[in-house]
Amino acid sequence: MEQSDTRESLLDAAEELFSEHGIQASSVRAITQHATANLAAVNYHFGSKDGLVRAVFARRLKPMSEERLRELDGCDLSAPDAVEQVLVAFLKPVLRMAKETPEGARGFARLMGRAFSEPNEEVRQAILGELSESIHRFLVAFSQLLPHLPQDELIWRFHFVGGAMGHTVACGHLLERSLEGRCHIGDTGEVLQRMVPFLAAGMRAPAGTQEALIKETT
Amino acid sequence: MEQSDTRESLLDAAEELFSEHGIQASSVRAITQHATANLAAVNYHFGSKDGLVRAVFARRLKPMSEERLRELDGCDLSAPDAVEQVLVAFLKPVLRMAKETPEGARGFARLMGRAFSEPNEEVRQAILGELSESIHRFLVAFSQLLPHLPQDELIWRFHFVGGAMGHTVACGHLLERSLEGRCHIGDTGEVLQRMVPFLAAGMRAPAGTQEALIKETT
DNA sequence: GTCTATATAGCGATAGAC
DNA sequence: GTCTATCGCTATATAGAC
Repeated sequence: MEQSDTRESLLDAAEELFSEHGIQASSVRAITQHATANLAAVNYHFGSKDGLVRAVFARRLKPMSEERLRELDGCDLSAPDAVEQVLVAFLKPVLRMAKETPEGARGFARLMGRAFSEPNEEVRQAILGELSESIHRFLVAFSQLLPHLPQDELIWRFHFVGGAMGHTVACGHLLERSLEGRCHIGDTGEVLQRMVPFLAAGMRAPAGTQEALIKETT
Repeated sequence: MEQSDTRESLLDAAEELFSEHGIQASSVRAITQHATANLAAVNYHFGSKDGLVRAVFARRLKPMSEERLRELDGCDLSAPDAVEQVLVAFLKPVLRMAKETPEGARGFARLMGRAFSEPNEEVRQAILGELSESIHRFLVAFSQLLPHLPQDELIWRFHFVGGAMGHTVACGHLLERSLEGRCHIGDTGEVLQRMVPFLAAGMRAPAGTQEALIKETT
């Protein structure tokens, strides 16, 4: 029933090289070589390098979104720590992926953190399309938990959550350097322990109007 | 006293193309053409494409760090809103740059947001070196304001601040799309109004140990 | 489905005239 | 300091044998 061993090897090799050197910098030659496949295999299986890029993202994004929604369905939205629960539901699947992907924390998740800005427009749209449903579901959940917040404020805040998450997962090496090894980005529990209290407090903060502080913006 | 008009044109053109298409994807040919300079000019003025890349970052990073430290020195660390003040000192110079850079919010600041992961190791080190002093000064300020937080917790939180900032500045287009135009990433005051209450609440949050919530991490 | 060989194009960098 | 011309290399993609 297996379609092709080579196909999966190519996806694995591409994922690893993309996450390490970026998409542009990873040549089809390097990918096929790393997968011990023939140079022509990429074009045979994916049509083009762009097709391979799309396939690399598609393979991981759908299961990740499904896991997120499953976690979200398991949250008790009436609990006092519902905000924390929903944050964990959003973060855990990404952090788990950062751990499990072939080369660990520097794998697919790290690639994801960059994906919104790096690749070409076409690929970016494919990624956003795959994510939009689960993002919407989480926004609905947060708006139930924080009904006093205007919808726009909620969108900003969820955007900050995504930024902190993406940066952590994409630039964990910065953190490991700053902490001189006293952290492990692959340790889902530890990362959640750090992120969730910070982000939950941010989500719960009263919407701000400190005109005095910010008035001078020139 | 001006050294070379071409030199500045090349920096401007490179900055714009790098931020729009990425460093790797911007060829020396495209850069010189966009600057209406000769193909050989990059090698003459900067030695190599890598030299140009370093020069693009160096030109903006030093003034930005200096402005940050100036703003920090202007903060009243004994005020009740000292955390907010320090956050503004950290964020405002970047947001201002996002506004002023040639092509607006999609300019140098957007490039910065990606710079920690995208380019080659050498360039990354140059950027970090330019930033490390001001980062350290801000960590010291925060540790004075939040003496109850362990140093490691502080580093994690400051990392989240950087992530939210980088994502906002690098992926503002996501936000503008989500908000259907009801925001302007170039409006420093508006962005600070959204970011500072969220991040200040996160910085002030008690360090978390919700073992119950996060225990299951497989 | 996998291979070799190659077409076609673009790249960074440099030599040398002006 | 700016130009043209070009070297040497690598890229993606494909044609056609097996």
